[in-house]
Amino acid sequence: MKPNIQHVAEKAQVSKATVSRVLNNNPQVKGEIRERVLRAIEELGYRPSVIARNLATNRTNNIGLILPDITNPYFPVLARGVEDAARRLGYTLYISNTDNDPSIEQEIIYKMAEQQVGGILLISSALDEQTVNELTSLRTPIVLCDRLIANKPFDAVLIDDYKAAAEAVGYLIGLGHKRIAHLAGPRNIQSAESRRAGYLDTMHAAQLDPFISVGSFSYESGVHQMGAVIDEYGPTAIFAANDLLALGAMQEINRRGLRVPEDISVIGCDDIAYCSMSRPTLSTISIPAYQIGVTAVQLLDDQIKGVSTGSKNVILDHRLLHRESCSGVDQR
Amino acid sequence: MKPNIQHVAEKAQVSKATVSRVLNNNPQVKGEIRERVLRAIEELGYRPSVIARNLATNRTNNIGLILPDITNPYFPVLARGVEDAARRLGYTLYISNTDNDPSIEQEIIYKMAEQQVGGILLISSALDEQTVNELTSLRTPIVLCDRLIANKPFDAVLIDDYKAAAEAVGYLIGLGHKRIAHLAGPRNIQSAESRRAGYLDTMHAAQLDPFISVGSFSYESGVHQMGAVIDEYGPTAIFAANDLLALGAMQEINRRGLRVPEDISVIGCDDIAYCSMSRPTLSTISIPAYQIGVTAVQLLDDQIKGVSTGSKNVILDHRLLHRESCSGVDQR
DNA sequence: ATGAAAGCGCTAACAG
DNA sequence: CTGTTAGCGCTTTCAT
Repeated sequence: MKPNIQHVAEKAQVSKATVSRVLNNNPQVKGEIRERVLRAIEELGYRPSVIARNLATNRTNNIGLILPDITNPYFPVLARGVEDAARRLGYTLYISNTDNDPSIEQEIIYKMAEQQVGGILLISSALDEQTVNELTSLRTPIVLCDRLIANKPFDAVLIDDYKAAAEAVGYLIGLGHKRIAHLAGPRNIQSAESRRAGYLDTMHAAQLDPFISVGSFSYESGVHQMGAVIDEYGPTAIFAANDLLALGAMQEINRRGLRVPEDISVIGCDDIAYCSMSRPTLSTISIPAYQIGVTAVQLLDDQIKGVSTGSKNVILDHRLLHRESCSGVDQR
Repeated sequence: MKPNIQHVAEKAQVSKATVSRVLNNNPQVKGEIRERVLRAIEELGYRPSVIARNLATNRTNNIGLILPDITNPYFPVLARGVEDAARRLGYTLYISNTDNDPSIEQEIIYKMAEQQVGGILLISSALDEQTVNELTSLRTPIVLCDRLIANKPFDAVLIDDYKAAAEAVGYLIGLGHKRIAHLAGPRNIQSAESRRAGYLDTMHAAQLDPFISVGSFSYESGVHQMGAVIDEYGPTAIFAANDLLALGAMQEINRRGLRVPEDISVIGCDDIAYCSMSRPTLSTISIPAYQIGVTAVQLLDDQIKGVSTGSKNVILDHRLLHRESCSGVDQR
């Protein structure tokens, strides 16, 4: 039979309360007694019941990570950051996928709240006020990663997507490109929208004619969109909203007998591992995914422990990575 | 204040027990009363406390997935299979990384057992009897994925690694290759050992001189090992224990001015998404990772529900995928 | 510094 | 079919 706190108490000839105190490192237990309890615990092989503790304290040491799709190579890196940081702080981690579907997202949020998670890390696919209201009514600590929601005051860790996109497009323009198309992500994703805006504004500022193709952040979508972009626009350069799209685009460009970067330059966003394995290697905006995960957990921990000083957005630095997939337009 | 079961009972003018019954879909509650309770629940916005239920029943609806590294593109696919199946069955999913370190693995197993998970899905890096003993002493349902432990009778879902390796090497031999090197995985990983054995036996059976380089299942390791293999062995073909190694090998082959497959053929194992994006595309052994995840959850669910009929190993089919990275040796 | 006792919110016999 | 009554194993006042 599995021993409980009562058994330990009897064996050590103390009360349950005292056992509980040494379990929780309460300093006001005298050395000798503490020793006795510890020995009893040892001899019985006693392990406190997390479940019972949860009920008594009405909280858990679990946190949840809700993300679009762990199968997209960007997210595992972020998830590793989260897991490593969470484990260091003694949290156990739930992970769930939404497939960028706001209704699934909501369902999962409720499920996690129901599990009494201490807090939630959310990479959201929802932009609307309603989601915000439901989220706040949960009264569960929340930290947003990568994507804001309706500019509402949740803690968040992200990069400056607008600026990143502007830099990427500016880089292409600096290379002499004039026909630069954008492979955009889904319209319900905030970071995708910011990148899109950064693209558009930069194109307009340079008096260039923009062209946007909307897709779904996947490799297949990149392949498919790229075909249409070539047919309808005839670009010399592509700014893709993420690397998977960029990789798909490169694939289609090659399939048509065109070359990267000689015929069409391509730049992506995220800096997933494949970027440096592909041929040519893919220039991109590097996002510190691991660090985002780590930072988000810290913010969440602050909220949970109640040391949080008002909501804050942490903007981490991105970096434009020059690899082989972009070249000057006059090299053609 | 958050309503509890007592509040609902009062509002509906019934006992807590009755409320509990409708909560658990106990059919023996009369229609009219059930309606009343449901209405009360609705009006109060009552949500049962999972924590309290866990304590009362002494079990949770959580299961844990313990894997080497979610950052290796093979595992997210398996994890998606697990998550989708788990969600369908009403389980919430913990995920944790071991980095193939047996001591971390053990620590995580204990942590999860402590969380009173209903069961554990384990991709283990441990081969020894001791691990087995500790695992069985936990009395927590366990299903192994991909990798067995000391051939002990745990439920497991995997492929026939030995046979897969033999097929891959046989394929290379059929292409006319004689100098076929193997980039092997860590020695503490059962699947890696089986693949290694499959390679060795097939080489010996064909009277060929084998060459093995041991690494760590990573792209960087592939790059590094490949250099040594070229210098020390001079292969015309490579069988890598996983795709990341194969991709790294291709990278190094190219860096040295050699070509795949003209100078050296390469075949991997796993069939991660990137295999069909690379240039040349990578021939490999396809492993049904998603299906492994789904199947493993089903077995675990059976164990948890107690309908399990003795321990069983489910062997799923692999498939040799012919892509561009292998060619006949006489084409050189 | 330690103990006694009252819960935390739910489930599960057992009665009726 | 519904209610009564004990717990589940721990934490946490409140005394001592």
